Amino acid sequence: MSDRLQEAIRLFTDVMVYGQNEVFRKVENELHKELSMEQIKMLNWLERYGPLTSKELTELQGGHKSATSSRLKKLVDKEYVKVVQKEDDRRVKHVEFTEKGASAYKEAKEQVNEYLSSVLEGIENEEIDQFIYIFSKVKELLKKQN
Amino acid sequence: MSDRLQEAIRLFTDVMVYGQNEVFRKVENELHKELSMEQIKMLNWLERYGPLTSKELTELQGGHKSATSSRLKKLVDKEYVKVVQKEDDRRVKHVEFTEKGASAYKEAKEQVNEYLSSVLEGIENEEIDQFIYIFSKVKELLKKQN
DNA sequence: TCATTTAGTTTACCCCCTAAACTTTATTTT
DNA sequence: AAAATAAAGTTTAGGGGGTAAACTAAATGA
Repeated sequence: MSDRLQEAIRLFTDVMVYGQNEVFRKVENELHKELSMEQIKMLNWLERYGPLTSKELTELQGGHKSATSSRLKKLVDKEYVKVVQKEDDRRVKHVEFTEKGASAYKEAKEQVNEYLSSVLEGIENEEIDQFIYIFSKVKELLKKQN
Repeated sequence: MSDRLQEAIRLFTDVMVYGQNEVFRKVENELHKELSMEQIKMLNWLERYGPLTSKELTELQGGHKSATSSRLKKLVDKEYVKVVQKEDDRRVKHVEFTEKGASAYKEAKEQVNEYLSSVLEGIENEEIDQFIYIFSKVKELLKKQN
């Protein structure tokens, strides 16, 4: 394997590690303490495609259905979402935002965006197109793994 | 804020999320079940700079010292590392690999590398330099957050 | 009506984390 | 020399995450 691919792997790993340390930790400890990162991700799917069932949330977010169930329970307990049974199939439950949840999520999203803006503003104007191109490519490669 | 910076933020978030879902989950569930991702990271620091004290490991890996303590205890229990008290300051303990740990870590590292190779091989030869440049830049921006 | 399947929950067990409080040891101050 | 303070690391309490198997309730199919 080429040395440059090796270098690319090391950089990818470093960005993932630093990104997780800096961004996830910053979000969970300082910017927004009401919601964990995984909860924010779940609410993001809900905002984009909601209302959604447990099964759909599991498929979108990944992981085991019991993780989805447990996470949902916490969001219900926090009154950020509500669960409504489907009328013609009472096994199926749709999850939707409460007003409190929509508000909390909006605030969290804004805080994450602000923070990431301050980080990525270090990208020079002429580098942004390169950034967008390379990150789009990496995203597709990661999505292709399934 | 420019639309392109917004797009960059969205892509960065997506890569972080997909990367964590695909890579971390793949590593922890399929490639290597003996070590969690955080344990692998800790052993990586140990390999690069070891032997190290608890305090030094906390500084390198980030997080609270109690997280380091707990993680170390698990690695000790698995006989992957051993802890030796400093002779002239018995509060201080140095952590080093056992043979078993060095072997397990080497295997985990190889598996992670192989997997990431298969993902990033989708990067075209002429894109690698761009990738390296952009990811180096992002890494420095993230490191600068402290 | 009974067997099978599906959607979601619970249980057991693993991992992660922070912060405060604690123990042991070293250093500094009195 | 003794007391106070500081440092290194551990423990405790409480929060989060996860998987997989087993379970419950409901729907579907034979």
